[in-house]
Amino acid sequence: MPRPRGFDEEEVLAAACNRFWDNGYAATSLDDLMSATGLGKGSLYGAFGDKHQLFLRALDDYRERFLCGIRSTLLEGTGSPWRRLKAFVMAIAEGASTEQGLRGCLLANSSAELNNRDPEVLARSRSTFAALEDVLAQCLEMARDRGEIAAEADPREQARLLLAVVEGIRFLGQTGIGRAATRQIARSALDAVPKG
Amino acid sequence: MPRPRGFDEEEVLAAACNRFWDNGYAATSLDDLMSATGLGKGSLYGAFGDKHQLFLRALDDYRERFLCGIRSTLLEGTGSPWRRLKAFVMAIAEGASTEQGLRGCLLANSSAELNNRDPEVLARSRSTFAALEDVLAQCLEMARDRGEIAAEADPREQARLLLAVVEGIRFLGQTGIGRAATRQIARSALDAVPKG
DNA sequence: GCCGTTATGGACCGCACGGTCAAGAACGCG
DNA sequence: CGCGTTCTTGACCGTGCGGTCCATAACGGC
Repeated sequence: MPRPRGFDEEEVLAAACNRFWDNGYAATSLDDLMSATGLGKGSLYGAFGDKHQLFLRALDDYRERFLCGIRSTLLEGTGSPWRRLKAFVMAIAEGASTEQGLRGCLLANSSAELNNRDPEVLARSRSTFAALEDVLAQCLEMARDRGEIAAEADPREQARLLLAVVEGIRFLGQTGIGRAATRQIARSALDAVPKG
Repeated sequence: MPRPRGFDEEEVLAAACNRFWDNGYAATSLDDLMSATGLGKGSLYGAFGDKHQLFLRALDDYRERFLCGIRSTLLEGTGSPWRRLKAFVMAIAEGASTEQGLRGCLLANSSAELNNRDPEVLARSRSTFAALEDVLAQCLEMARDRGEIAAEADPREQARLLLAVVEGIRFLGQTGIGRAATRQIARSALDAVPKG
């Protein structure tokens, strides 16, 4: 009966997400979004509402992909929990010091740009990093149960510290710090986790 | 002979700085800046050039105040180097988890918003955090010379790790993490520095 | 007190923004 | 094949943007 959509919603969100990621929220115009997604204004507004709603949808999309990737890496990946955690932190350090690292993280960038004035962005940011903290804590707990880290180590405390380090590395990578430095920070942070 | 300026350049820069800090670069309009500084367009443009140049001036101003405060705290403050460093890191943790903490750091916010497209902002960001790393390393070196931290500890490596932690705390504070968490992260990071 | 010089305020400009809307195209169904 | 429904396209709107400019005001020197 009705005419079906001529586009894939996920693809459009991914394109919009990339655009916001590269340019920031305020600096991304509707024309940018139109050319990035290939859709006309009418379609965009019909499907997503206004610019801000589209942004939040793109943010949610990003958040989901972000957390899914991390969960599968840290909780279901190959190797022992501690091994997975080490690989994760080192991979962050590698990624942060590449050209891609200059983009940073969409959620972090959005927080920095809009935090004070956009409670919806703030809430998404908070819940995402709280979730990341939880995943790190779970992984550390598994590592502790296996004796890979000290029995006295508090997984929650270590998770928070690693969360701060990881976000710090990402940020420093965004400012163009070198790969040697991000690697060393990651290594030092992992060394600082109490072992047996 | 000429008519003198009717305003204090530093005050104007501070006001503009605050405005950019609260709203971000793109979302701060010239009207915002005019009402914040009390100056008309003609005066602003006559004294600083266009919006972008004014922004860079405000950024430089911020950077200078930022680094001066940190240098005086870490290198010339009262108490031993390690004591000063502890107080500094804990103060970051306290500040990050207040209403003020939601504002974050102007340089960090600007980097996140403009990084990919504004090399001048990137350069300022990079040099500022490199300078902060240097100050931390100097302070740690003094602490090591006094035997407050382990002789084997590498001041540069520890400085980088602390830099990442500090920026991570600041970022997490910006996302609204609680004070208990920022305090614990700071404490854990300080505990992780190798002692005697 | 006059004059040269610069600062000032605000009118003004062109543009691009976010958003609306209506006319028509494309599809599934009967 | 034609109908109803929805999607799509693009012209259009008002607004606020960054930036320019000029008439005027305020000052210091003589």
